[in-house]
Amino acid sequence: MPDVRVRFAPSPTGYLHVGGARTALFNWLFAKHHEGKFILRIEDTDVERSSAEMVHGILEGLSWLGLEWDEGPYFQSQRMQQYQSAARKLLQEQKAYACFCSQELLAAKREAAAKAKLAWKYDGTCRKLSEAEIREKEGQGQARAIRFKVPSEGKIHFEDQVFGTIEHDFQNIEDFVLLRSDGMPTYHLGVVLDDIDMRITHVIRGADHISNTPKQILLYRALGQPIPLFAHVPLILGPDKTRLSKRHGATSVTAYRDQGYLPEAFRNFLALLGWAPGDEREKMGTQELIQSFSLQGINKSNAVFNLEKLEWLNSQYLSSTPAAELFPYVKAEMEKAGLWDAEYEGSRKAWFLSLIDLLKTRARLLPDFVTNGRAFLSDEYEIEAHAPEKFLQEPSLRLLLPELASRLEGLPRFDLESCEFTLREFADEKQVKAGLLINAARVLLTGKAVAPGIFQVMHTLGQKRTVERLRKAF
RNA sequence: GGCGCUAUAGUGUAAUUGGUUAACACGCCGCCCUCUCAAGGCGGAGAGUACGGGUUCGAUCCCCGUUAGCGCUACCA
Repeated sequence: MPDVRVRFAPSPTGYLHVGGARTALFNWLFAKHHEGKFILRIEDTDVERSSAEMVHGILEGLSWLGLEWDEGPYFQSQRMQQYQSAARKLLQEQKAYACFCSQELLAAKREAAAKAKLAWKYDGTCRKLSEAEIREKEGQGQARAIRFKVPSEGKIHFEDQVFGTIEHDFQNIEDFVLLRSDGMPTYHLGVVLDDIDMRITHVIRGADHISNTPKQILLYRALGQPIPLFAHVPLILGPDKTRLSKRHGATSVTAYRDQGYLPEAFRNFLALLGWAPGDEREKMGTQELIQSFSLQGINKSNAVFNLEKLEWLNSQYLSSTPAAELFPYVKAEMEKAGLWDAEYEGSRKAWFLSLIDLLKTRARLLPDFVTNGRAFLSDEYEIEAHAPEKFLQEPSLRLLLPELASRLEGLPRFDLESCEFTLREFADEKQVKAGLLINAARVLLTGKAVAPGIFQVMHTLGQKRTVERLRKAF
């Protein structure tokens, strides 16, 4: 498939949401797979609702996901001439006509039809206007939109790469507006012209555009241009199977970044929503995703966003990513929590990396490094609510622990082996279970009932802190 | 209301051109490991493929209908 060119064309009327991100990802994967180009275009023809801030947010979201674009961003608002001249041409060729119906009138007609439970489509009032009538209205300076002339009879069908053959009757397609009375193009004119000019070969977009496609194909034909291939991807729904929205919590991709998801994990998760490689792989890296991606692997039914699986995937990435790669993320978290010290990327960097390795298999989200790592970085940590009653009940601990502390203090080398040997030997001597001491030590050393293996904790914490905390316990 | 699309365990996905005990993952339960938890390993419950008809020797897969969900039905995109 030579010269594949695809695009992601969000409108900046909102942030980059999960659905948009997934569409962008599929386009990006498709482009990479075919060594084609991924183009970014901002559809900002709705001046009322578009904003520069949203544009910024969208770019930020894409960058976070690592979806770099090869061309753009192009802005529709900067291509007004093209749209207007195309509309003029269509008008001259009688493929479109001027419509003087006011929006109020149209709205009233639509409402009346709805009330009478009748199907409504534009009734073609202005399609029947004579030359003279048009000139008269124009002379009066009446505002006019330009509508496309949809054939009154017949059918249109196209081969969707995901959904197969889609058929529509012209009877159900109204004479849609191409150019608004303020001279701005509508979505249909905009996309088609842009996709033509940008030589887009495959239009990969949300399934909510399926019903729009026939109109656009009609436009391609009227313009005498080749028609790209269409691939519509199923929508992503919330847990209640309604369209994903603010009601379902975070829907902007940057919100997931802020909650502590890794971009690789999020991207992997997104790829699996509505697509599968055809075999049973789930955790897939970028290259693997690119290699395996194909339009054939996209399925037709809507997908439900499963937060638990996202979290699981994130934990998988967290535990398998080398500490050095996790470092910048963890650093940012520690800074936010006020636990950062410049030494951690200087003289104590190796130690800090080992701490990351210690914590990462138990982390599900980035902030877990803070909650589980605090006791290693500071003496200001809380003792978890029910931890003492669970593991510090045994009265003999009061004597045992300080004595153990002294033994550990005397160790010439404070490593995993010597800590373990010392504690177990001590337990034998005192005829108590090692577990008793271990669990009690865990609460004292980390403030938690749940933490990594105790000897690793001791080793990472260091001799001084370990001894102090065991001693200071009671 | 009209038109379009979809329908496999709670969720995400598999199931060569119709022939499988309908598979895998998340989640849930249990066991192992073990100093707790996570990870890991092992096992279990959970769908007879929305429902009803056809076609066929045989349908998750093809056709029709019903139902449900979603989408479109704007001078939004």
